[in-house]
Amino acid sequence: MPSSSLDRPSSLDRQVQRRLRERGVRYTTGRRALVAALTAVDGPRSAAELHELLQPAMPLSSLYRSLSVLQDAGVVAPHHGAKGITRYEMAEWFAGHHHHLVCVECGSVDDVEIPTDLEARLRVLIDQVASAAAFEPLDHSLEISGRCERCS
Amino acid sequence: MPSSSLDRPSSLDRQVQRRLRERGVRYTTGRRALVAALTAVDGPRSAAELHELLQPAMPLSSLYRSLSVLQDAGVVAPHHGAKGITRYEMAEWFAGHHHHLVCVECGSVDDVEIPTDLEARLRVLIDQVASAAAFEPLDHSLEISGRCERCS
DNA sequence: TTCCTTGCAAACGATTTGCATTGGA
DNA sequence: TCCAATGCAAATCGTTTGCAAGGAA
Repeated sequence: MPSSSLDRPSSLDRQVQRRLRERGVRYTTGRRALVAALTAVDGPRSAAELHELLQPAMPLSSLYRSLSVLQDAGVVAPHHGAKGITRYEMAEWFAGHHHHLVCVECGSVDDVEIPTDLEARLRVLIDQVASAAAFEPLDHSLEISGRCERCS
Repeated sequence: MPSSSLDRPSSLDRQVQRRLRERGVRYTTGRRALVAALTAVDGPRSAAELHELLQPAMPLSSLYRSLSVLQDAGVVAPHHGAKGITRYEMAEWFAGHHHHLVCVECGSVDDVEIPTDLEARLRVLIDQVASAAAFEPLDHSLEISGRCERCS
């Protein structure tokens, strides 16, 4: 099996721990497992998906509570998808800036990065349209919807 | 009051009617009111928001059912937002291709259009990243999150 | 007459919360 | 020891559905 953040404190773990400590909350075994699971996958995952991914199992209520804490601390970020399902992924300061491929069939979401030159253009453009609308931009995400490899 | 599609059949109404007829469903008074309401606003609206917008009031169950019919017919399109709330807007063949400004405070969503030259670049880029991921792109949307004018 | 549509109430499913217990610093 | 975290069950809330009544073609 691959070594996980459960083995010994990684740089990521120390960063997360610091962020949680600042907010007076603990970085418990369950939360470590959650962060490890989200770090190991390539796109956002729902509470239900994480539930059956985690070993040993964590009750859904604890899972939701931990996700909420991690989100407040800026460790994970939510993605809102079809059927009212929220999926979570590591925040961009850890996962890097990326965009999403959303499958219209199965609802799966994968990460993609786009070339820096277009990313730069995008940022310039966003500042322009946002200021025209008196909107203060904080983040952006390009959602590409379509059919994923498995569903086509 | 402004003249609405309830007065006499507009070009939009005829288009919608044709699409619904093709599917063997009726373009009823309630559905007309729904389309009129969605046409009159500048961004996606949730079932609850439409519920209190519509006069006379339509039960939420009928509202959801009509939205479902209109969505299947490609007349309206869903947008999935925070708190698991789905908002609906006129499909792009009517509203035109656009992107979204999503407020992280109040959850409101506004439409924006971006210059055609960047839109063209975006399309080229999307085809590139999608084919690299064996993904068949059908649509895309740039989500700009931040603080809207009222919340800043 | 034949289906589609509507309204109401009940059902559903994802997420949240109250409360008593457990556990880490 | 003290306060946060956990587990369970019950509650919430957006959304869906069963069923009987109403309406358009």
